[in-house]
Amino acid sequence: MGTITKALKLLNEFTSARPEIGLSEFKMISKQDKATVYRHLIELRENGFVEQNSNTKNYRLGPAVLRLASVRERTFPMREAVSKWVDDLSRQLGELVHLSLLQGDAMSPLYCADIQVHGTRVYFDEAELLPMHATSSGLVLLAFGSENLLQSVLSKPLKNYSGLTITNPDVLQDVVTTTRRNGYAFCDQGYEKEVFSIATPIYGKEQKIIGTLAVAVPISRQSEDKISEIVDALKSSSMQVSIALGGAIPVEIERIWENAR
Amino acid sequence: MGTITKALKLLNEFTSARPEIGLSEFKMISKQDKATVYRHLIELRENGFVEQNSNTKNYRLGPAVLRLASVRERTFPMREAVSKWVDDLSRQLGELVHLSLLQGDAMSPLYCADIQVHGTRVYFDEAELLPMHATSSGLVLLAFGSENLLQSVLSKPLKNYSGLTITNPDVLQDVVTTTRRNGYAFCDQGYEKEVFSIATPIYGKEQKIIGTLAVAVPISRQSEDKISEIVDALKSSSMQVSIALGGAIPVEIERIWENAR
DNA sequence: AAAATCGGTTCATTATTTGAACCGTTGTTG
DNA sequence: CAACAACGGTTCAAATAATGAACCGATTTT
Repeated sequence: MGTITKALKLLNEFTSARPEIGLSEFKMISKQDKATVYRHLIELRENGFVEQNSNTKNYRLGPAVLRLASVRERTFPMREAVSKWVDDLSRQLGELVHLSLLQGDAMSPLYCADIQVHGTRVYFDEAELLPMHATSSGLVLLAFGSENLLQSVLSKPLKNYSGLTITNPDVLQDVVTTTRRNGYAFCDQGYEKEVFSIATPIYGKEQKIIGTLAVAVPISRQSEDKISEIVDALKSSSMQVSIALGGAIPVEIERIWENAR
Repeated sequence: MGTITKALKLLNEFTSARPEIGLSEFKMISKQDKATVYRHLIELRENGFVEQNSNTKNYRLGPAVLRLASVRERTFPMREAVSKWVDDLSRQLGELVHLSLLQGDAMSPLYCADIQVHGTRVYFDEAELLPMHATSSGLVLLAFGSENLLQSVLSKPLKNYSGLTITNPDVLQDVVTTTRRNGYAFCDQGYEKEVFSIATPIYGKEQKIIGTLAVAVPISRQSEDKISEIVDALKSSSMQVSIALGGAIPVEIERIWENAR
């Protein structure tokens, strides 16, 4: 892992749940030497990517990221482009829908919509990195992404989030195989208790998977009919979104989806 | 300059005017070896900070910056905090107002407001890095920022943007001295022709300058009265904004401002 | 008051970054 | 159409920059 990657991974530790991180905490999280982490943070600070809380000396994300995001979205408005589809799907199903992107070996939500029509509601943090082995979106990426990614996830310990998370690599491998056969993934309370999720892949140019479209429902509303309604809607939407982003669902997957009907 | 800084500086090259950059172009801009630039870009790409246009192989900012900006603004909503003040000031003066932040040795707009009440209008790109020697905001930062920053700018060649830009270091030094005496800076068509701008400092915690508040007007609307109206409004607003951000205008500057009345 | 923890610093050792030269492809030009 | 230039990308020895154990002073905990 290069120096640059190590520094950028530090930035990835920030989430809305943990927006400020101290030096020692960073050392723990990143499993690197304190001096190394410190110097990386200093360099990030000098470039405005992090700044320090002057009272606590903790680090938080800096204003530089705001400008970059502004340029990105202004010149390549992917978030805006997908928002329409995600909003529509959420309205149609009456459930939380999110579109997440593969970023290296992590997965990051790009856009999330939730039409509040039911009493219970799934909590979803748009600014949190999602685990690969514990979400339906992650399973889709593992199933249809690169072999490297899958091996990398299988080789590391699988963190237990909910008590029902898949932590056995062999089981995970089986689930990935099932996902390949289905053309979509589901995940029963793997990340958060009481939440069931279903996901389909989004493809960009050159037959490469770039992200996933997913629906999350409280298990109280889960039923055979509901699931098949969601799966059908996801298939159709992920085809349209892929096309909108300049890609297309590979024919193999389209064929699987058609046969399932 | 460390490896991390070199890589981050690459990201800073992206603006809405130049959202995609090829390898050779990057080599030119960054004045580094092609192999070095290439490897840095690869590492940035692997972390989602840039992505490649699959047709042209050019690089553009990646989706990772979107998530980071989302975390930053969600947990530390500075942009939102200042927007109110900037909007008000723009409405009051009927001119373009922007608040920009110092990021290392660069200056980046954080928020910009323009109430379109006049026929002519100043063009302003919120996603562009601004030059220090050619804008009133930059002059303020040079005058009230660190000595290092000033020396660093004075030591490099001063790019001529408009034909009327200050390019002589001695002249720049004089203007900085004047700015220190006034407590605010003005700049006559230094960056863009036909645009006159005035700026005051914004201070954060610990008496440190963190940015500037500036008004830009077409020279056609420039007049003695207008300028003094703007200067008064800027002084008052930058005091309020500094306080809103947890800082305060240093007493020396307050005194200068009061004496000018 | 002793011990632990915090952010930050130092310097010899080490490992990663570096850049000149090179490769294959694409598009341009005499 | 052959020669050339410009592009993105790759290689490997040489050199520089990253590294981490130990240390520092200041707080906080015990």
